[in-house]
Amino acid sequence: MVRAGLTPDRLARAGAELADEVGFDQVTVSELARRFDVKVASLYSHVRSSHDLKTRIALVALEELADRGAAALAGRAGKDALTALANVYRDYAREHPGRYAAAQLRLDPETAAASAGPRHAQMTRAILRGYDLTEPDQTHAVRLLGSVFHGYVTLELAGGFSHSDPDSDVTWNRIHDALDALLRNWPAA
Amino acid sequence: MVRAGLTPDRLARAGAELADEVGFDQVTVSELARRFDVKVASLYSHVRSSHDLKTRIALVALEELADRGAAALAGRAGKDALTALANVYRDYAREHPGRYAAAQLRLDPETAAASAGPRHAQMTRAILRGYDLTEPDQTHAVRLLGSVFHGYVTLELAGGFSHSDPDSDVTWNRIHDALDALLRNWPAA
DNA sequence: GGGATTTGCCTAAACACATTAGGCAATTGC
DNA sequence: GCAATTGCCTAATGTGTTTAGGCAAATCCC
Repeated sequence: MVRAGLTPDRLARAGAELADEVGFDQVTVSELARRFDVKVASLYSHVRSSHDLKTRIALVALEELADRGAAALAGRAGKDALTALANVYRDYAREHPGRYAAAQLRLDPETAAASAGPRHAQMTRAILRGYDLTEPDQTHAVRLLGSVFHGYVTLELAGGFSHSDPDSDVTWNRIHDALDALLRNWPAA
Repeated sequence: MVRAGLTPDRLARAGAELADEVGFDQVTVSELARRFDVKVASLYSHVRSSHDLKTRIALVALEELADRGAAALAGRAGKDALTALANVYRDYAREHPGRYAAAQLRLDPETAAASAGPRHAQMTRAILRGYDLTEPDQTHAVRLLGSVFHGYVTLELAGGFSHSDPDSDVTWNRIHDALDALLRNWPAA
């Protein structure tokens, strides 16, 4: 009997593929087993449960996203950095909708702390170095940017902006303009 | 044999309750049947499928949200209206997390068009009457506000802002200030 | 190189949810 | 009150999750 060479990591990556193809919540231990041409029970030596599998997929997605973000931010500042990071999220979500959905999975606190999640917050904070904000406004701005990026990408992916003028690409660029203007003229408390 | 008096509408409302209690994706035809003390198969005379049930729950949530929004906007304008509508989404999501999640369900185009979804876009647009924006900037702003509201509420509900200073309530208010300032000084293209 | 140990995938089985077909009793229409 | 309809039921099938226990392949070790 030839062994399939399963590992938690390979399963997570194959699961990420599967998520992009069929949607994150259609990801199933059974379907993954089929893809590896292996019986379902075999996967349970490598992942603890269906939920464990999904968590691992989420961690893969969070890390890929953070890596892309870091690469995009390198050598950029100000509005340039803002646009670059925003596009990382949007492009990733369009290329990998299943993975992007996975990245939204609610992780338990310890797992979240050990994930690439905190890197995301750091990257957003890094953008703000190009603007003149001090605490607590910096944190408010981090949360605002996170909300806009995530909210826009989610709504767009859900089809909210399709088939209606103006084109979503135009809005996206104008939102960058708007956020840049806002950060340069952040209102006093 | 006493009849339970099932109707699609009662099932949708009970499903919404269930969603708030156990989470939208734990909503199951079987659990609903249990709650009505009825056999599972019986529900299939009233809803076509599990997905049909979830769609109905989503429609209930969208409508409740739109009703609350309309009530909140009545008699308000400008920043007052902005804050009021924003709080409707946030409060609803906190009171009814399962319903709020349901409202994000991707509906097929015809169902979406017949839902309360379009009312939401209209309400956001109504807010902008208090500001001096013309098309296409008005649409850009509608999309931005939708993204911020949805994004913030989602991230907050996922626990993103908890246990870290400053308090999420403070950020929320400062974001209203920021959006108001932005809309009053919308950058030219 | 070959025996002992570990590891990896398997069979088998229990349980939950979704869904359909067909039946009988309660309700409704007249 | 009888016929037609409606509402819930039993029964059965298919799919997914998960655990227990088994056998063979890989690895370790002398």
